[in-house]
Amino acid sequence: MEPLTIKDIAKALKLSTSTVSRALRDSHEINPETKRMVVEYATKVNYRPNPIAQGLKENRSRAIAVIVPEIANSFFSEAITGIEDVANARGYDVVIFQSHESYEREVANVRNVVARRVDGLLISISNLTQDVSHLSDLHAKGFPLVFFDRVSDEIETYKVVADNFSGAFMATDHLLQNGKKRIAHITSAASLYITKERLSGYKAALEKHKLEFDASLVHYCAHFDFPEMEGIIENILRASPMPDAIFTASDRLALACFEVLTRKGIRCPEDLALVGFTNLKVAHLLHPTLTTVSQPAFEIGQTAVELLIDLIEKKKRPADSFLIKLPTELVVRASSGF
Amino acid sequence: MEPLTIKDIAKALKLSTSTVSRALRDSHEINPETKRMVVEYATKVNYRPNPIAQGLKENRSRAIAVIVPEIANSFFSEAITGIEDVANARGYDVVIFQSHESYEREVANVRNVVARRVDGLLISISNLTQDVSHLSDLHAKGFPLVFFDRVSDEIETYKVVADNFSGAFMATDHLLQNGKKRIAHITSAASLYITKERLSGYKAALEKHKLEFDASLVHYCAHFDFPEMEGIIENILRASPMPDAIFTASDRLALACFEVLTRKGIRCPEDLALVGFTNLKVAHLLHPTLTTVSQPAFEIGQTAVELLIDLIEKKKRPADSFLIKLPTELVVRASSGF
DNA sequence: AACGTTATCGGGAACGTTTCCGGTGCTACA
DNA sequence: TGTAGCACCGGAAACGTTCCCGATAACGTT
Repeated sequence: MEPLTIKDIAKALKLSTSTVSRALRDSHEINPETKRMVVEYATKVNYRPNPIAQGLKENRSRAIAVIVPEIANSFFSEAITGIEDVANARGYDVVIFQSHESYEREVANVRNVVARRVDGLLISISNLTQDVSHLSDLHAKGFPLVFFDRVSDEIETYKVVADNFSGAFMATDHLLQNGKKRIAHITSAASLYITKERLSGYKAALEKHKLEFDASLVHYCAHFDFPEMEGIIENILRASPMPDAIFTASDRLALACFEVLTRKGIRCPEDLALVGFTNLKVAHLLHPTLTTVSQPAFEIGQTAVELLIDLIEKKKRPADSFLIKLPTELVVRASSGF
Repeated sequence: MEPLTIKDIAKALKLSTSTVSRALRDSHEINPETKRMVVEYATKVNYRPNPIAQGLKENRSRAIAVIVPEIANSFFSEAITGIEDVANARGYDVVIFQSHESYEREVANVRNVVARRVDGLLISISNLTQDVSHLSDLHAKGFPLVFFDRVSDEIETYKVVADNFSGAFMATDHLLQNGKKRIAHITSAASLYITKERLSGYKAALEKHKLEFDASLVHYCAHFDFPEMEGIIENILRASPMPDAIFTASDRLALACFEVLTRKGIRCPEDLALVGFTNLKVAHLLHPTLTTVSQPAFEIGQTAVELLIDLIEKKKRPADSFLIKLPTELVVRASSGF
């Protein structure tokens, strides 16, 4: 019952290993009768080819790696579900790594990934990653690489993101149409592409309503922790004139924001309206229920991995553009005030 | 710059591959001088052994598999973080599969796992899994196997769980001490070990308060969807006398419960108090904030994978007991009424 | 002087698979 | 009748590593 090999089949059927191998791979130069016999016997004894030996021979592992900042973040876990779905369907395993928003861990992960000889890498870079040379090296060597969500604009490969610009535009526009006059924007690391995109959307909405952009209303938050957010909120409260709304650029920021506000006894949306950028499953159970921009996390994962596997298997795409944007949607609830 | 092998090093240094291999593995039968030279050269050219070749030779993959119902469930994603942490530290990769609460997918996953020749399996079985023969077969063959959270009591191997009994006891006791008289219990599949344990804790608390157990107050909920939960809640509301509290046996159940209650306009905790069983990160942001039993998800993952790797590496433990219980904690908030 | 020991290294097989190359027969065609 | 072509199959090398076995030299022991 132990490791059953092609050799055992050959012995049992009095054939050579080459014939068995070819029969199993449905080669044309094998007698249909022999082929039938081999396949029949193989299924009978429940033969499974050893993927390690195949990997050694074909110089591939049939596994792809995914590096995300945090798996416990529902956006990423949903994206991973999408990734796993199509990867498994196409015969690949998914190996997951977390950078925990640390540049050093991300670099270590990438090193690990190449040492493991995975066939490709799907990555959403960490908040603190400025230098992407660990990735551009890989890409330069022709290693299959696809970004999703947290992409880098320095590397010319496929990137799958939500339509951050229009999401941010809708969110800001929504607040302005509800009569808000002064909107603060709390966002993540300035170096990230998505941060820039969301900022542009925010600015565009201001412009539409003929409001001037005030840079002092934009706060960058890298670590997501309570003290940092508390400082930012206090800063916002002290601003003059005081903002009447906040647009946060991520789910975790919205939650942190919520926490500080409730702890400080600031009423939302009466004192300060709030719109997030997330697809949090519990957004409708929060108090107040959270108005937010939903991202198609599952589809982002699916699309990214499709592209990656096409890259691995050299099924070249027309590649008119490396940037794929998936639509976002504004979900209006209570926190934005209506 | 491409695949650099031990052979290249041997050629460059005019040595045999065996010598290089031994030098790199720090064998005693290699001249310290030669050893130094080899190691120096290897680090210079950034040599990384091919894990696939090693795996073929040693008949192992240095990877472990994890099968969970749903990665987007925060309990599991946190447990996986714990798993990944120590697995990577001990030189193993983690390959993740989801059963999506489907028995068929779980069986398919297990098949995939053995075909992939991973070194061990960590599993939290699906809600709908009754027959565990796909796992007992593995275990009978000596395949390293460890359960966590959703364990099976039919297989004699390590199982790592939270202390479900005392968690359920604390939750129920808390409600009773707050003056509740009639507590419904919504729980998951009756076949699960954790379900039984939590039910026992619930019963024990009733007993402590000299209340009789009423089987009609226990509802099993397998699919977690809205219609099913709606039916259960309506059933509870019709019961006579009507219950004044609900104790749910999982995080997802508590959320579904919350949703139905708010949609029906039933006030919580005034009309119906609620205690969950979860470690949801947003529990304190819900409305009302959720009283719950917290489980050490991260530590459960860590402990389970430690045991698994010990099993793989034959570091036998005293094994006084196969069941490891980690402490749970009652977190009192608003939903239980105070 | 003959032999055992030790330190150091190389040759080559093996892991399970794929694939190149070659070798049978057999048919068909000139 | 010779040979080209085809259908079918086996031998063996190769992927990168580990490890058993053996080889050599130097040295100490009797």
